[in-house]
Parts: sequence; structure tokens; C-alpha cells
Amino acid sequence: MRIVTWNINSVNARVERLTAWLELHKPDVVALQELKCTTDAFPVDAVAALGYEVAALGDGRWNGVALLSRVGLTDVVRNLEGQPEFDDSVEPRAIGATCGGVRVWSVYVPNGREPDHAHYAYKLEWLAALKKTAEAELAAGAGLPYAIIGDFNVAPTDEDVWDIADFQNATHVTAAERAAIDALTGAGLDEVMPRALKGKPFTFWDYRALMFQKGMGMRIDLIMANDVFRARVSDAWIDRDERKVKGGSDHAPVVVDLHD
DNA sequence: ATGCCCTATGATATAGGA
Repeated sequence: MRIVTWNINSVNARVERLTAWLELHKPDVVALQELKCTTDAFPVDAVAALGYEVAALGDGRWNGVALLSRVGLTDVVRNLEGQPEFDDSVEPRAIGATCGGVRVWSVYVPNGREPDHAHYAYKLEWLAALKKTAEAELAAGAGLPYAIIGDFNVAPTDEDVWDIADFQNATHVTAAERAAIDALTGAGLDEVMPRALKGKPFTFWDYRALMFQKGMGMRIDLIMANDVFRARVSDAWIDRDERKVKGGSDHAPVVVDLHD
């Protein structure tokens, strides 16, 4: 079983990239983030033609998450338990479903903007709600393989950015953000570390200033999974080739393969 | 020190991304 998480940075701007990737790598389950479209505007027909069911959640301009599956898609849950609001809005940043016997969540964690910005406090509250949701589901669950995958907007260690010296007073690397990721271990979730196919195992490279060409990336798209899931992992890797293509997203797909 | 690029939108600028 092949599962992938990919911040696609507008699903409609990249629908041809998406379908090409699906045809080439044949994933069973796909978690997308940053759809940048409404739920109704998701290109359902394009992926249905390749055998995928879709559960999408979007409100238009920013954010937006989806799950695609060709191994069943049931028990869909939209938003977190007690998900905090920003600007009086519950933003479309989380969707969960059971696909082929695996419980999967696609999440797009708030960016945080600046450490003293209200968005940063929101980010930490959001991660706390994510933990609560995971704890509640795992406590009620039937021992299914369980994974929260997506764009966490946190680099778990200093090795996960090109140069920690460039991140003074920056988000994504603060102790509080990393503690919020570490706290997911309390819910029974630990990272599945992907392989880099070349260079460092980064998953995001800013479009600006030739960051990709200079190897200046970050590892912020994560796979957080329970022990039952992790015991089935046969491989995990980052498709940096997809970041190279003209018209690609600024994030690379992160793939995890499970054996039966 | 700042912007570089890319996206979507009551668009002819702006906000957001990280």
C-alpha cells in the first residue's frame, strides 16, 4: 500500500501534474494540502478517471485539504475536535478518513507568520487540538494503523533546515513548535523518516532566489504514525524530482510504502 | 536589510506563503 502527502499549492493550477504523478507512482492514498479552491471546485472528475474517490475540504482562496483513495474512503471527519478559529473562521486544514484499513489524516498546520504574531499562538493552539483529536480517535479506535500526514510547518530539528543561523526569531524552528510536535508522541505517534533521493531530506524549497538549486530547503512535511502503522513501513522517500519540474509545487511529495 | 517566486481574488494591487 502506497500513501503520499503533498502540499500541491493549488490543485487546479497543477491538476495535470497531479494526474501525471498518480499515473506514474500509482499511490493508493493521497493527502493533499493547500488546495486553494472551494470544496466544489476540486477537480474530482480528473482523479475519478484514475479510480480515486475524493473527500475534499476547501473554502476558496487559501488552505484546503483533501484525501484521495482507490482502496475505499469511509468515516470521513472534517476539522479537528475543538479546532481553534482564526479571524472568526474554522479554516479548512484537516480531514480524516479510513482507507483500506488505515486511518489517515491530511493536515495543513497554520504557518505562524512571526513568533509574536497572533497566527503563531493560533498555530500552537491548532497543534494542541490536533493532539487531542488523535488521542480521542486512538482511544476509541480498533487498533488500526493510524497516521497524520501533511504540511506541519515545523522543522523538527536543526538538521531539517538549510542553516539554523538563518532562522533567528523565525517560526518553524522554535522550541514551542517542536515541543508541540514532540507532544504527539504522547498520543502514540512518532515520525516515519523519509529517505532523500539526493542531497538532504528536505520537502520544501521556496520558489525565490534559486533556493532549490542552492539546496536551501526545509523538512516540514511529516508522517506521524502509530506503532501498528510504523511496523508496516517498508520504505519512505521524498520525490524531489517533482519539485524540479517546470510548473511544480514548492513542496515535494513524501511517499510511504506499507507491506501487508 | 530586502526582495527574489507563485497563487487566487469583488484583481489593474494585495495578501499569503515559510
